[in-house]
Amino acid sequence: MNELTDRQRFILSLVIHEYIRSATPVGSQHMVEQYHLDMSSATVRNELAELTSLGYLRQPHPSAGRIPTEDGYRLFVGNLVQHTEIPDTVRRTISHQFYQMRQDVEQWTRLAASVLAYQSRAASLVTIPHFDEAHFKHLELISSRGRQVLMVLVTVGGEILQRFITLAESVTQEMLSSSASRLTRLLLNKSVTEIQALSLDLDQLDRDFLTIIVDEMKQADSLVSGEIMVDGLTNVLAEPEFAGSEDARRALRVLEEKPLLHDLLSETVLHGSSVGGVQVLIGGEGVMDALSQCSVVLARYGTPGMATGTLGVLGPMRMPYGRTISIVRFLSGLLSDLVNQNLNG
Amino acid sequence: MNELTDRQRFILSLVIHEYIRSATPVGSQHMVEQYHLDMSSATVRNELAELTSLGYLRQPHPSAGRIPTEDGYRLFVGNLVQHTEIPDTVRRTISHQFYQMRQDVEQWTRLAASVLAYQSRAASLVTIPHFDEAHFKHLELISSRGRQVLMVLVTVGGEILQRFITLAESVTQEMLSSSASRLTRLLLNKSVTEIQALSLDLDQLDRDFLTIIVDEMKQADSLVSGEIMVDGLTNVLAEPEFAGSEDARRALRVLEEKPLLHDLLSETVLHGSSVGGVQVLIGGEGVMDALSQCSVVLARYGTPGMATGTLGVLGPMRMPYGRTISIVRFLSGLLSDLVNQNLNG
DNA sequence: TTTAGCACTCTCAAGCTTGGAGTGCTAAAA
DNA sequence: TTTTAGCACTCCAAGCTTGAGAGTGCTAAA
Repeated sequence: MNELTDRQRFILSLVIHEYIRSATPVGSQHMVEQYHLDMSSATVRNELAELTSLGYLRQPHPSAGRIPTEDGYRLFVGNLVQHTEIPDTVRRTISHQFYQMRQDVEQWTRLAASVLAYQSRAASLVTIPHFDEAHFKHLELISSRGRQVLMVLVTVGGEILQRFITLAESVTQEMLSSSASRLTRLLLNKSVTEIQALSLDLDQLDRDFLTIIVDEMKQADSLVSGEIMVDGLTNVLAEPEFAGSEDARRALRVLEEKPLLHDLLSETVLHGSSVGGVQVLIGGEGVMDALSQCSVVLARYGTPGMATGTLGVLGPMRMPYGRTISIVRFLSGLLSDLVNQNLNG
Repeated sequence: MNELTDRQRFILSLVIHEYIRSATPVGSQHMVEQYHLDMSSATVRNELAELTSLGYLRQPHPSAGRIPTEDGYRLFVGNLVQHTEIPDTVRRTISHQFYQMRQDVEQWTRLAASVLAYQSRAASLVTIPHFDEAHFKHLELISSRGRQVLMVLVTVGGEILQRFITLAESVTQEMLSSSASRLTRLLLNKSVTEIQALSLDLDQLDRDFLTIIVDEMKQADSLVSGEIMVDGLTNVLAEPEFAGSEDARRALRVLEEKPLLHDLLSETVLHGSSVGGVQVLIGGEGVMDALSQCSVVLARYGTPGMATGTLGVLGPMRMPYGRTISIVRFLSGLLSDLVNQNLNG
């Protein structure tokens, strides 16, 4: 790809830019007029022919204009895409929404999904941030109804885990409270492995709770543990290339079905190319059939080693990458700040 | 509508049945063959003409077959639709899934949405059950990180409300615990109005918490308080009449946007016709434009006066009503049982 | 009241025509 | 050597025509 001349790069990025704008194949003459190029359409044609033979462009049919190939998009995203600055007013408006919201991690991820969907006019997804390794801080056991108990577990980072438990027999709130404070004292600041290494002398009830605590913390430690917020699904349907196509349905199913979504997140980490911390997966990269017409822009947020999460956008391959990447990066930074202030040190 | 002869009703229901099956306008001759009718196509034609003039059927164009009007569907759903029994094996499979799941209300609603979407092959929605009037039972205040506190409030029914609070200044876990147990003692078994009527002598911190408790309980008392689980959105896109139409997008947006969803729930209560506890809203009933091509089948679950919720299905007007109504009713019963066993008395 | 027969209407799909867009090639110009 | 003008060629998209098929309404007879 380094054999490309500057002019070829320039023309390639113009084609992609114009195609993203118009959603129709772009021809040589059209480009010269639209962008007031200092060369004739014949020259452009020669360059287009070259770019086509290099595999960056293709023609839907012999007498049509050019449209980018996946390789074309990839080169564009990797080298040619120019930054789109998000206006300060927009940045401030968005920040405002987050900071004036009550400090609840779930609410934040929900808001992030909503903002991301609106700003990118595509479907968005945001995972709840979580810790790589949870350290126990505090336990509460709250009697709910009959033999049901709500277990609330707070980690050192301030992450809240909770689960309902149904006991074999009914237990008073007093017993629960004393069990909770006993366990809290024993487990303070310990990770799952440390807890499992302990040999404790506990009664049956406490031991049952301990088992559940370990299970819950293990689950929290797994890579993608919590819920994934999804928003803006209908945005994807608005794109002309998806009007009434099977492709749109297949793509949206990926966002609806948890297992598929997990696949997506791990695939992206593996195959996506990275642009300043933002991963871009174009056309499923040959591994996810369902996304053959789509691109995914993802970023992680938070602090590695501490609480982290993933957020991103799924849209058509013909996507305004500059803008989308900027927005994803901005929101990733914003969420990082929020999470660091509130969960991490 | 009582002027209809039995034969007209019969033919109308056949037309609707066949149209739901085939998604194409149904003609007289086709019907005679398909259903081995004991009359000629000419006779059927006469009846079809009559039903058309009565407004139950219409022709997309002069020489096409008939398709049902909204009124036709309405009559069908009100009187003519025959029950579809859900096979015992299916019932058992579904029950199983619920009973072997850990007893968490949120998980149940999620599962219900998923099952409903799968069984009805349409989009589903399920609200989290909640109480008409919450009565205070227990409070925990858990220090999370810095000045952040997690408030967990349990109601008499066992419903869990929680919220993050950021205090003006940092407070120890001991102080939080003592404040929580003090407030728990004072507020036990009281509703919002009763709490507001109390005149208590509290210090600043306790008073702050009380304000938040009242706020949280008020919010829980509002009609549709919690989250609404939605599933199966892509099912709607599979329907032929929605292939690539704007209608599908508009309908799905209703499920994506909370305010619209709330409108939908209240509209249905007002305008829908009821079939044995199951409400059916056909074609938006002239009030919700976005749903002009859709029908909604809804039911409430739980026990009125205690914990209740709503669940239902959104699909094309051309929907297998018998089957859908049965499934909605079945799941409504199942969830009612679960909720009553676990939240109500 | 039902049925057979018939003329009529309309859609849908297929095939055709036409205009336009866009290309590749060639030969001349820079 | 690179760029440009000119031209022949290809192909699509839209519009039109046509014929088959489906379905109707009407009328008159059973």
